[in-house]
Amino acid sequence: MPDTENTSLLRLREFLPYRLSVLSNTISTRIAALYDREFGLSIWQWRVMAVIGDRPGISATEIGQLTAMDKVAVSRAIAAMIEMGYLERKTSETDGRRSQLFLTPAGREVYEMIVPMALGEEQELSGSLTEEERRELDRLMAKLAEAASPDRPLW
Amino acid sequence: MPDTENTSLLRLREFLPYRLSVLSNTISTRIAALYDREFGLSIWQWRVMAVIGDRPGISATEIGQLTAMDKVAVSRAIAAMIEMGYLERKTSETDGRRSQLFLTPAGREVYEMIVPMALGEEQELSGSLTEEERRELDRLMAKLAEAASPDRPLW
DNA sequence: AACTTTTAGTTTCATATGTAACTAATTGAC
DNA sequence: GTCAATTAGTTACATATGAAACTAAAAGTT
Repeated sequence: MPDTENTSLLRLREFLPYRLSVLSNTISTRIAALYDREFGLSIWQWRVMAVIGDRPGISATEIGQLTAMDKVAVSRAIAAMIEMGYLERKTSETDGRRSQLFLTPAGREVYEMIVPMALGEEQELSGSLTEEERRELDRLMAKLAEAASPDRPLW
Repeated sequence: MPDTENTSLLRLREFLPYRLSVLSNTISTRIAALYDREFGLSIWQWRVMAVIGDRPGISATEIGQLTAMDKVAVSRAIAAMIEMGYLERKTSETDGRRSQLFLTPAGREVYEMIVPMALGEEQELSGSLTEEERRELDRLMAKLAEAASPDRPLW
């Protein structure tokens, strides 16, 4: 007769969604503290900045698609960074609903500083893995992402 | 001269903390919707229930340690589930500050129903991996967890 | 051209969450 | 034993987040 007794706590510890969530939160919290302390940016703001830095003129909706953020979160992140003087918004000439977003010089300055920090953080993290392990992890995560939402176009 | 131009969006896509976060959120959101729909439980409540189901008489603080939840979150989850009639609290006889938590019959009923659903969800997810991939993923995640917080005793 | 539908983005509101302050009980120092 | 320091847990407050309603522009229909 199998023991049903001990099934579940074992499971919670081994439960993949739980493990992923704890791991991800641990990492995010740590990074969030860093960005906040150094630049007064939230993770969401940083993500938005990262995308705009790479694709000047991108619209809010596109940012949402690229960053898996919902449009309200994108809108708020943009508003805050405009307020901070890091972003500039122009209305698209071909579509009056659409805005085009750009880093201001101040914004680009932050961007240039934050990118290497982010890479450093990541390095510290995945530095614990070999090149091959890192590749394997990427592959496994891609599989999970696929299984979790077969529909959503990931990137 | 290396191009600094395209460094960052590439990075955001490949950025491990970002990928982890998106993956974890995708999965959590999906599961949260399921538990909420079926039982009116949040993820936090379910986690607490899972631990109490396995370790009747456990205290709130211990739950926090086991589930990586902070004490306020634990406290709220407990309060809500007592309200729902799923939990019962007794004050420890040896330590008046400490509470001991138990599932009520109604709570155990839910617990018995939710465990297989959780396992099913997980199965659907990690069913996309081979046994070996699953083990490898566990191993890599443990390494990352270690790198992310060398200090925290994980379990 | 008028009018319904869709899309981009913002605002509002209700809820969730985290931090800090608090209460009550216990432990430790003397 | 008395009083400060610690610990378990809750409450209060301020902020973050998400869903839905809303505004404005565009696109599609007739």
